[in-house]
Amino acid sequence: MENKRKHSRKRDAILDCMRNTTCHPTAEWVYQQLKPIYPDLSLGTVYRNLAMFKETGTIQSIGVVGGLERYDAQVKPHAHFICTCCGKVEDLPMAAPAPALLEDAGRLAEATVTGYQLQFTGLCSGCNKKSEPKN
Amino acid sequence: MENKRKHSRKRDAILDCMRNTTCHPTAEWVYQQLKPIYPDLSLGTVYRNLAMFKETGTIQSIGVVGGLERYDAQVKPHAHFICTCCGKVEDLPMAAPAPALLEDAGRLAEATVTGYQLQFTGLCSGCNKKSEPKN
DNA sequence: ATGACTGCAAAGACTTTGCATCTTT
DNA sequence: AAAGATGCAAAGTCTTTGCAGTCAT
Repeated sequence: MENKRKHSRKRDAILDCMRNTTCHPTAEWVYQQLKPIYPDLSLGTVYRNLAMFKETGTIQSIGVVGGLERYDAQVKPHAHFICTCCGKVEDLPMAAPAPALLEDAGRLAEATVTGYQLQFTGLCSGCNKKSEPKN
Repeated sequence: MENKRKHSRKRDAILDCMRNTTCHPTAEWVYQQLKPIYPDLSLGTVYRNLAMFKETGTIQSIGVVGGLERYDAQVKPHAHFICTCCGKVEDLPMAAPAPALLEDAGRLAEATVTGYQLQFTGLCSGCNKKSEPKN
């Protein structure tokens, strides 16, 4: 008693869209991608489905960048780099903090730690180029 | 030519307020704390000053939790624990990622990495108690 | 006096929701 | 047919901003 109904053409398209990009999209971005294909798609539907996928752990949110929530279909642990200039988000295939770290954190916080996020911030190569030349 | 004027009673009070708490406040929280003391304080002023302190590096933002931006007057590197249930944020005096990690991240992202954030999520002790008993 | 800071309220920006309608099973 | 998903637009939240008045030097 748990698989009521989980598919609809649009819902599937939204998940596909998420899984076929590495840009850590916003709801609006997903909407813009699919709008040409599903002209009657509604932004509300995108929000609703992303929220639902997040809820079920199918995707994750990597936080709010510049006022926009960014989602990621890659839910295995990995770090992110976020450009503070243009907002670009990239995956960093770095070693994950050892499980021991989670335990340490849990002990320190006297809490049950279930996840973590490691993100680096700075200027991406593109923004670097734009800002460095003293033209 | 840079120190126009940087003090006002309210601005100082906002910074003091930030420095005298460990709760990683929201703008609203700071506002509520100071309102009794400065009855004519405006929420806009709190937002404006927090934004300015963040800009100058006097405080930092630790991200948006449950829709509210959380600030931290502690700007030295440290990790955070965030309760996904009640939104509580705690400092974790954990070893910071070695500087080498920043370099690795920079190399991986082909970027200039200037900072990082490490945060753990889970249930705090309070929320744990509430949810575990099967009453 | 003068430039900076603030209060107030309106405006913005992103996200959520209610309800009637359309889909999927 | 029944349960669920969607479109649309209105409502909600949090945050930012314009402007006239106030404050600190």
